[in-house]
Amino acid sequence: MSLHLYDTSARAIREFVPIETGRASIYLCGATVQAPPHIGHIRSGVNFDVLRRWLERSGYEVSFCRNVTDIDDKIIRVAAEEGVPWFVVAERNQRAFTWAYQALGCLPPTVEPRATGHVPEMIELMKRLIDRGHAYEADGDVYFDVMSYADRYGSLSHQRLENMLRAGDTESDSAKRDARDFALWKAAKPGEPTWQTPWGLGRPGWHLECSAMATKYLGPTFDIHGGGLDLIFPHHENELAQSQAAGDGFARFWLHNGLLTLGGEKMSKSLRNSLLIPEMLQKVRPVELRYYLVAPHYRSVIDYSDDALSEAAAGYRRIEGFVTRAAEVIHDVDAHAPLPQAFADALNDDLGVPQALAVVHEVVREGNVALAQGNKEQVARLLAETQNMLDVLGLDPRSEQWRGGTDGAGLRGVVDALVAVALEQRQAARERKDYAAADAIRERLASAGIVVEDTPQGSRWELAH
RNA sequence: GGUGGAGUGGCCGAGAGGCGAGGCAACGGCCUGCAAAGCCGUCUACACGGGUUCAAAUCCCGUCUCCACCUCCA
Repeated sequence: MSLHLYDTSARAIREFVPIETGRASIYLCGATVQAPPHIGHIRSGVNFDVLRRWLERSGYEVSFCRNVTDIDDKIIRVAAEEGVPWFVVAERNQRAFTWAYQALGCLPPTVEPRATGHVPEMIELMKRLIDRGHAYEADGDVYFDVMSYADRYGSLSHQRLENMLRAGDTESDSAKRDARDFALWKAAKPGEPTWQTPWGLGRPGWHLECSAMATKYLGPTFDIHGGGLDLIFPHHENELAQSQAAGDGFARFWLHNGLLTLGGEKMSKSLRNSLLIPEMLQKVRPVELRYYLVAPHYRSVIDYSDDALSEAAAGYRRIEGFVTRAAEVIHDVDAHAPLPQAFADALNDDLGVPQALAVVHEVVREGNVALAQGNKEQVARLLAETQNMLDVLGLDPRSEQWRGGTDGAGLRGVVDALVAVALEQRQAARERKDYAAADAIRERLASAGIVVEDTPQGSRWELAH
């Protein structure tokens, strides 16, 4: 089975056929950097990271463009409230997003363009739209003329024009020809940042930047456009309208991830019910948070709960435990060993991560049996399969990302030597059946965060999580 | 009012006409000096009411509840 993906535009699962054989281009709506990221933002990043990794594992050369929208009404407002320039707010939050993506193991995008760096491209796009009669200037604003595109506007969100309300992107509709027209460009207001255009000073509206940047970095037509479900309308609808009205083919697949809710309510910056990444990482390790976000299907809702997060962490530790113990026996892992067919089939079916993880767990169980039987060949094969599957999901505990820093690696040798001394004493106690002494040593180590496990091959230790 | 999505065992979470997904927790067993980890087993569920069918969690009709979007949103 080849890769099939659910396309919002078609409302169906379609076979993924790239524009160019062996290459795939993805544009992901990243952050509007008006606040630090919550776990809903990062879920989106992590879901599309899995798509990207799966495409790469499937042999595609992937161009992955994830934008930063660094100018909008809220950024300007927050900056005004704090009495700092707009870019101070944008930079600060962009750094928070970058840190969070990195902390959760998202591969860096091929390119991460910022809106304010692409004003010339936006001007060019607006000129094309005006020339074609799909946009007009009014009092320094530039609007998209929805009625000039009435037959196709609404095709992504499957809404009819007559059911749409007025666009809320300006206080007054007076300058607009139609209340549903949306702003491509906003005329300068006192105290706001501005850029020069043929229509005077102003700043970008929301939507325009994504069309300008997507086509600049991926071409007029590209393979996949992604983002959260809540972006379908108006953001993606408007991107699609302005790009296609300008003559570009734009995205061939539209993918949307489900939202993350808290107590059944959508998590959003405006509702102030956001769970920020640093506080999540007080509860579980980053890789465990990633597992929690990756495990349900990307299109389903995740209703956050602390209990579900802990359960997910426990599930991940089971997998991790096998990989760790197996790696103590097997030193060379074939990174190109084939993946189980059921795993590949699951991911090819619209990224069926839940079924793919069921395969991982089955292989882990087999691996644990092989480990108990001391069947090294079998362990080697199953370890390779497990790590390769986990790599696709960005969850391989032995990857550079999750193995821990080099400082830790250096210290680990020292700790290992020290723990070995204690374990030798404990073993001596056990041999003379002085179990009180043996247990005292084990408890002493446990209180230092070191968990001791006895195996047929002798005692081993791990840091407690 | 319009457009979508959802309701599955104690919990999380897949599936989408027949063959018990998987995980977490719990309980029983094996292993262990005792643990831990692991393995084996137990727990046979699909919001409600009808219908179609040899067979329905899955299809059809109706109902209830919840969520998202309909120009701030990932």
